[in-house]
Amino acid sequence: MRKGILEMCVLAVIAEGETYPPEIMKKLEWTDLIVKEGTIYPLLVRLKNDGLVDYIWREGEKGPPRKYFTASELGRKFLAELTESWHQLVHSVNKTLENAAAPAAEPQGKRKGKKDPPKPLNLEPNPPDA
Amino acid sequence: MRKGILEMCVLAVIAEGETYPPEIMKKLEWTDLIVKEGTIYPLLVRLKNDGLVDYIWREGEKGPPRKYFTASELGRKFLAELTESWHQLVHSVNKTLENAAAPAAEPQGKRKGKKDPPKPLNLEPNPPDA
DNA sequence: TTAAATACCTTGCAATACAAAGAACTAACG
DNA sequence: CGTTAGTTCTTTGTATTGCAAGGTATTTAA
Repeated sequence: MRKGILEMCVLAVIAEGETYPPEIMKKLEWTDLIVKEGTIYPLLVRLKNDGLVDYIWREGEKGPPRKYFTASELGRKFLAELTESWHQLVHSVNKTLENAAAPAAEPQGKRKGKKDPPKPLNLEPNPPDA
Repeated sequence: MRKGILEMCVLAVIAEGETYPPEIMKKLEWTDLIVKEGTIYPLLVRLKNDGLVDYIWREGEKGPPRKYFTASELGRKFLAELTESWHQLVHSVNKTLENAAAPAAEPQGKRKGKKDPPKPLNLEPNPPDA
């Protein structure tokens, strides 16, 4: 249901410009998103395998060489889809929370009319299998 | 990171007023949230075990008896915490997405100053271990 | 009796996030 | 050189989550 959120954030950071993992983690922290190594490295492998990102080795100022990631065309396209789904999810969840905040009134517009809803969320986490 | 979202939604629906599982699922669908039986029943067991909800058996108009759920005091308190975390998450993710949308400008306010951020998200999914 | 509808429950699997531990490379120091 | 520290990348094992699939049980209707 809420899958792909972290994927989306990492992809978004990479789409900003070439980065390597520790920098990605720092940038996410800047927006109060804590991600651990054990999470991000496997995730990057997945993104690479799915063709959403590419990387090249570069020497850093200090320490061992770094894997610098960039977003592929497909990656940007997928990021757009994830973002769309994210906004839908936020909307849906907020609607649910609003109803709960006002438990007195029987929710309206519900009544299970025959007109189907805008589009139920059923987030497929995986890329368009390119 | 994004844990507890569905938990929060289900708790929110129950907090609206006494309901039973199939009705919970319908209400979530009304806000375009699709939840399956195999998801919701185990989740309700967890909520019950954690003391966040209670239930009583009631006869329905048709079919077998139903488990009608209500939110406990603790459940409401926990729902408030989850909601708070949810809003923080939305804020953080949206900030990340905004940066990615404008990749040209070097993000500001970052620079890893010594002043620590507002409060990093590290969502503990489980109830306050009551 | 049988079938259909409703409600609840369980098992097994895939994906996610993480802790923990480790491997490898570089620079600095004695 | 050998050791230590700092940085980067990787792997293993585990807990949690969401789901499909397949039950079980109750009531009503044919």
